[in-house]
Amino acid sequence: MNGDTVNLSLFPLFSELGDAEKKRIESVTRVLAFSKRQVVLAKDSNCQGLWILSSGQLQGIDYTADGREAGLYFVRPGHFFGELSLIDGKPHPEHIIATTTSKAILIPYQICEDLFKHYPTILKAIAATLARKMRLLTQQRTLLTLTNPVQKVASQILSLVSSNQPVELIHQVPTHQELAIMMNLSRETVTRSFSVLQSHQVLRKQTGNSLLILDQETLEAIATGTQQL
Amino acid sequence: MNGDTVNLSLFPLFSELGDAEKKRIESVTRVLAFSKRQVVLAKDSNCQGLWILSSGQLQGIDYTADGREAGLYFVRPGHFFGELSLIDGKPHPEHIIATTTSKAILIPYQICEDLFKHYPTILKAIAATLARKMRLLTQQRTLLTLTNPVQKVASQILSLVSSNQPVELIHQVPTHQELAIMMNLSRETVTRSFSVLQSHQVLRKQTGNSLLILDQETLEAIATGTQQL
DNA sequence: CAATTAATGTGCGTAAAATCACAAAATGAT
DNA sequence: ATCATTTTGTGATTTTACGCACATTAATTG
Repeated sequence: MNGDTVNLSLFPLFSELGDAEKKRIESVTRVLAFSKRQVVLAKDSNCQGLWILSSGQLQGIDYTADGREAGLYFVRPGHFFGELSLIDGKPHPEHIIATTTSKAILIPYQICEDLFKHYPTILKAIAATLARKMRLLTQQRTLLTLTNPVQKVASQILSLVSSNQPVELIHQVPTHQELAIMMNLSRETVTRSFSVLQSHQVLRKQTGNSLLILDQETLEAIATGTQQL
Repeated sequence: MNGDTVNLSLFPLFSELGDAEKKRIESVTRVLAFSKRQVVLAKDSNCQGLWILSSGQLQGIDYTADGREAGLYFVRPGHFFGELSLIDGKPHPEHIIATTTSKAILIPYQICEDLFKHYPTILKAIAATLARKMRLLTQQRTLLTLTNPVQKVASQILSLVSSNQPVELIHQVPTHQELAIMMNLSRETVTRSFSVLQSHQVLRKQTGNSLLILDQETLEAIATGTQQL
C-alpha cells in the first residue's frame, strides 16, 4: 500500500509546474499509509521534507515535562505539515499521530529547496501556511489565558467553526478529553461547561459526534466575555 | 526627528542588494521615532509594510475581551515586525507599544513585494523570522499549560535567556506584573514564586533591574519539572 | 447482537491560585 | 535631596477548578 502513485495535480501548490517537472517530482515522492494511532512524525525528529495529508486525519500533540498532554490540533486532507522544519532546518516541534487510517505524501527536502529557488510563489505559499498556523497559535494562546472555563469552551467551539458564515452544525467534534487538552482544563470541567451551555439552550449534542449550535449569538457573547452563565 | 536618513547597510537582510538599489529603497523608507508608551502599531491595523526596530525597545501586547492583558513579548533592535501581515495580507494581530524612546524604520509594502519577487533569499529570511516566532509562540503555549507557578516562572526566566550558553546575569528583567501577564498568573503569585526561588539560592535580584542566576542547573530542573520546591 | 471498551455525567472534598488590603522598598522626576 | 510614583512583599480570605469515585450512556468490535 506504500507503493501508490502520486498525483501532484491534485494539490494547488504545484499548479504552475509543467507536466514534465511534475512527473520528475512524482517519481521521488512517496505515499505513506498509516493506521489508527500510528506515529507519523515524532517530536524532535527530522522531517525529511514537506508532508501533505491526502486522506484521513492526523493530530498534532505535545507533552509537557510531567507527561501531561498539551496543545492539540488536527491535520485534515490537503493540509501541509513539516514546513516549519523546511524553513528553519530545526526538528519538528511536536508529535503527529494518525487518528484514523490515513495517507500522506512526502516531498523530499532537496526537491523543496530547488522548488523554492525557482518558484518564489511556492515559497510564498509555504510562508502563507506558516502565517495561517501562526494566527491559529496566537488565537490558541489567547484562549489559554481565559479564566472562565465556560468562556474557554465557547471560544474553542467557535474556533472549530473555521468559516465565517453562520454554521449551526459542527461535525467530527473532538472528545471532551481532547478539548480539555487543547484548553488546558480537566475533562470533567469540560463536561460541566458543556452541561451549562446545553442547559441554557445554546448547544445540543447530536448523534454521530456532531454538535448543533442553537444560539450562535449567545455563544459569541459568552466567548467574548460579554455574557456570563 | 522623523526626517532621519536610513542606512540599509546596517541590516543584514539587505546585504545582497546593490548600492543603487539600496539608495532607491532608502529614499522611500521612513524612520519613525516614538516616545515612551506611544503606540507604534495598533491591533487590527494595516501594517503598511515591513518594520525593523533600529533602537529602543517595544512590547507586543494583546487584550482579552474582558480587558485583561495577555501574551506579552518584547521587540529589540534588529528585530522585524509586521512581517506576518506582509505574508498573508491580514491586519496586525496585537498592539505594539514603545517601552522606551525608540526608532523604527518602515519599508513600504510595495517595495517588499518587489523584493520578494526578485530576491527569494529575502523572502526566505522573512519566512525564517516567521519560523522563529512560531517556535517562540509554541514554547509560550507550552508554558501556559504548566500548572505549578514556580515551574512557570523558572521556564519563563530561562526563555528570557535567549542564548544557549550559560548566562548568569539577565538584564532588563520585566516587572513581576509583566511576567504575570506573559504567564497568565497574578502579580502576587509571581512575587511569591520569586521569593521561593530566592530563598532556595537559585536566583538573586540585583539593583538596576537585573537578575543573577545562582544555580542554573536547579533552575532547569524546576523548569522541566524534575525538581520541585 | 452481545460483550467490551470508550466517553460522558455528577457529587463531594481539597488544594491552590486569585483577590483584597496594606506595608515596604525601589525608582524616577523636579 | 525630596517628593511622587511605581514596584515589590506578605498576610487573610475567597473562589473555583481539580481530582477522585462511581454511574450511566454511547460507540466499537468480535
